[in-house]
Amino acid sequence: MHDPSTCPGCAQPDLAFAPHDHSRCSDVVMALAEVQLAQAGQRLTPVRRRTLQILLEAHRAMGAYDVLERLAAEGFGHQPPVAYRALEFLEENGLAHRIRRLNAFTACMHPGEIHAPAFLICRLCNVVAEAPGAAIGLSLGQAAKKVGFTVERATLEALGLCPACSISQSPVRGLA
Amino acid sequence: MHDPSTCPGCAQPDLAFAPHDHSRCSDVVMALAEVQLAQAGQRLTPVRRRTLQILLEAHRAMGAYDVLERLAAEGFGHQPPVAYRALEFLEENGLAHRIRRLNAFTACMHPGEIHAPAFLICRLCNVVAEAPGAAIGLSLGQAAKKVGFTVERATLEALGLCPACSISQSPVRGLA
DNA sequence: AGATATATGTTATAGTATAACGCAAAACAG
DNA sequence: CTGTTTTGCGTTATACTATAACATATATCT
Repeated sequence: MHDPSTCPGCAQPDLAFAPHDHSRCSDVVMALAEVQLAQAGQRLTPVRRRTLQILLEAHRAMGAYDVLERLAAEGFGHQPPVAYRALEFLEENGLAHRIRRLNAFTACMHPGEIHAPAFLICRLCNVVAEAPGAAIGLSLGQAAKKVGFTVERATLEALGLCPACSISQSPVRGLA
Repeated sequence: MHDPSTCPGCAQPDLAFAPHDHSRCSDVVMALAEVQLAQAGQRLTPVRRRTLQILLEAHRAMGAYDVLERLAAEGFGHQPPVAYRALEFLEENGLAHRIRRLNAFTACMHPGEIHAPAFLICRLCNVVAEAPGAAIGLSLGQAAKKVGFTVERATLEALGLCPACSISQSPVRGLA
């Protein structure tokens, strides 16, 4: 399971923008992912595994072509579908999210939990935090219900300033 | 031409998917737009005006290239920036919205009101309804505030089934 | 009228995404 | 364990979306 005490940035939304030991939370998420996929009868192949690691290491949203570049450099395929397929697989299995505003992908920091997260995107430093979207999803569902619409999936993305950048007014790279 | 019995609503959120006289609500919105731009000291030039009309007539989300095709056919420029500039202008002035999930644009049905609307996108018939997003924006803002994040703009998009399609389970073309 | 700012149109190019095919490896049935 | 089926990978090729940069024209403001 996910251990909040060892991964401040992952476990607690409150710390999403704070510096923390990231390699540890990567490991934790990877382990979770393996268990979860095994249970779902899905295969975590080398490309898929490496793609997830790349996203986790970056700890920020990455474009498909950025991911592809890294994969290619490591001996995997060199063509776009290689990256897109892996990313889509991860997304479908709740291990990654697509950030539409950025045409980018990011590792899910809370795999296993059923969640429709809201993303907080800093327009200066580009860091993306995953905020609990349950309450938001609820009010969206209610608004939809009133007009007879059935929500299946939701995209919730906020653009603005993260704590660090809102103080300095210039990009602060809180995570490397 | 417009068929009231097949055109989901635009005036009232409650009627978003209900039949109504659409040519009329187009006119209303156009009129509102003119007043509003005049007040803001912005110019509603021919391309911009026509672009807005095109979106209003379509009454659905349109890709920039679809809009461009129509503009070009009417003697305006034939290159992408022509459409993108007009669409961006409309968006910046609250007269159109960008639907990121569809890489498309749609006319705003409530210009003048300050609003961060949520969009309900039917995955079968592709109709897009603009639901009141105030409550949703509020809960998003609160969630963000907890982590020190300042929301400037939000993208709220739900994919699912509109009333008509959820009954028939096959695309219902409410618009032609 | 002249200076300045705003808009339009163009060419060219960058960036994002998917369709379709062949091959290889894994999973499965007998 | 062998043939069959399914799944995944890698490729080529192409489609779709978006923007930079520049030239020309039209408003706007002294």
